[in-house]
Amino acid sequence: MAKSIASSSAPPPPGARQRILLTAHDLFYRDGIRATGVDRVIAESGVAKLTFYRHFPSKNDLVRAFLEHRHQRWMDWFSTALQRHGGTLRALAPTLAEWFNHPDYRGCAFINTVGELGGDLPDVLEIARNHKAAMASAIAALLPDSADKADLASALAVAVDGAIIRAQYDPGPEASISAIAALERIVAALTR
Amino acid sequence: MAKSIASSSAPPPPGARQRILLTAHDLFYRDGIRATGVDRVIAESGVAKLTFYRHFPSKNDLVRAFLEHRHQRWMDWFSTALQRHGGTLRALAPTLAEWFNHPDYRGCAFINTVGELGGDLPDVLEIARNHKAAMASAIAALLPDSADKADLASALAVAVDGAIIRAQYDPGPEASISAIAALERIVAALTR
DNA sequence: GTGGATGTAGACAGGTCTGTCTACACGCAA
DNA sequence: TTGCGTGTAGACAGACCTGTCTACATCCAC
Repeated sequence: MAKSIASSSAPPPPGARQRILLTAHDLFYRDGIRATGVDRVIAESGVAKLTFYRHFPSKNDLVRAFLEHRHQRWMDWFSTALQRHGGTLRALAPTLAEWFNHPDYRGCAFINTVGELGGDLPDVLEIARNHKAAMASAIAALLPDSADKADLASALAVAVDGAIIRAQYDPGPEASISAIAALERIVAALTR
Repeated sequence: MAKSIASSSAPPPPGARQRILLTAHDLFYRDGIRATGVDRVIAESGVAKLTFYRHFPSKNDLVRAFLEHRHQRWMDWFSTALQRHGGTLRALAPTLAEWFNHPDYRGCAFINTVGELGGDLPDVLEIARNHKAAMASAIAALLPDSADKADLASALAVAVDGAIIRAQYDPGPEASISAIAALERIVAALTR
């Protein structure tokens, strides 16, 4: 009907909120959530304190928004990277190697957050469960149809989580080699 | 020589230090390290503040002692539990199931600590690496001799870490079932 | 009995944390 | 032009954090 007027409710503002969220993402992922104060997020996103608290009434709200944002960002990357590497199960290891070798790699944000806040913020357990279910679905999409496709994808997802952890505590430019080698061995054995 | 005099140096005191360490272990493992203030450790171990700081000049010293204590405690349990379940590779899954189903299960202290402090306290990366190397050795001890025993144990260790994570974010009295099922599937495939 | 190691009780300093509040500015739509 | 949504700048409160310090009590070896 009307030309450009988006009418009454909810015209998503592109400004401050996004800046806060992106800053929080980088800081939370790099330094951890408890180690990152909201003051720091406020300062680095160049926003006023009141503006921050208008968008995120409490730090926990920001944490939830961070995890949601991270979920979309990571799943988008994961899906396209798997396709880029061929879209079959053989794509799994090179895709993860790409991630592990990224200089900012600090493990899985969801695993880290469960470890840090799992006891205090019960929401994160459910958010992490949903994230890992989506990851398992993306892995299942690489598999040919079979009766136990879901179980196989579940076992592969466990192996992937193990590789993520290994690449985190055994880091370095090419130390992810052992994580990838272990993962490839498991993949090969599971699909023989 | 003398009857009961333990002579000059280092008679290990059984008192305050141990009480602090055990209290810290429980709190750090349950609530996380950053969430646990030294004041809390001091209060719950029933010790004076000065006594605490005489044994652990800084919180980081306590963290390192906690990890060392945890390492010995866990490795002792792991080794004996593996033996108790038969001492072969078939013992791996039931041993871990025992752990996952413990009501106080909160994942691997080393993985959690790396996620929480890995960036700030570089020591924990090395400590975690050593711990995981010891875990892999204990797994290797279950395997028959072969040329690639170490690599196989490494792959199994990655699968175990994955199962630890899965049992952590997908908890519950018997929800560790999926973690154990995935692990058993991987073990079976790797040793076929 | 003298001195040192070990212990208790608790005040204190200086920093950081989350969250609230006041005061002001700009753009846009009714 | 009036009012609302959105923004900035920054003071402030109250809690909690790590770490230091004073003052005193025991035990035990020499």
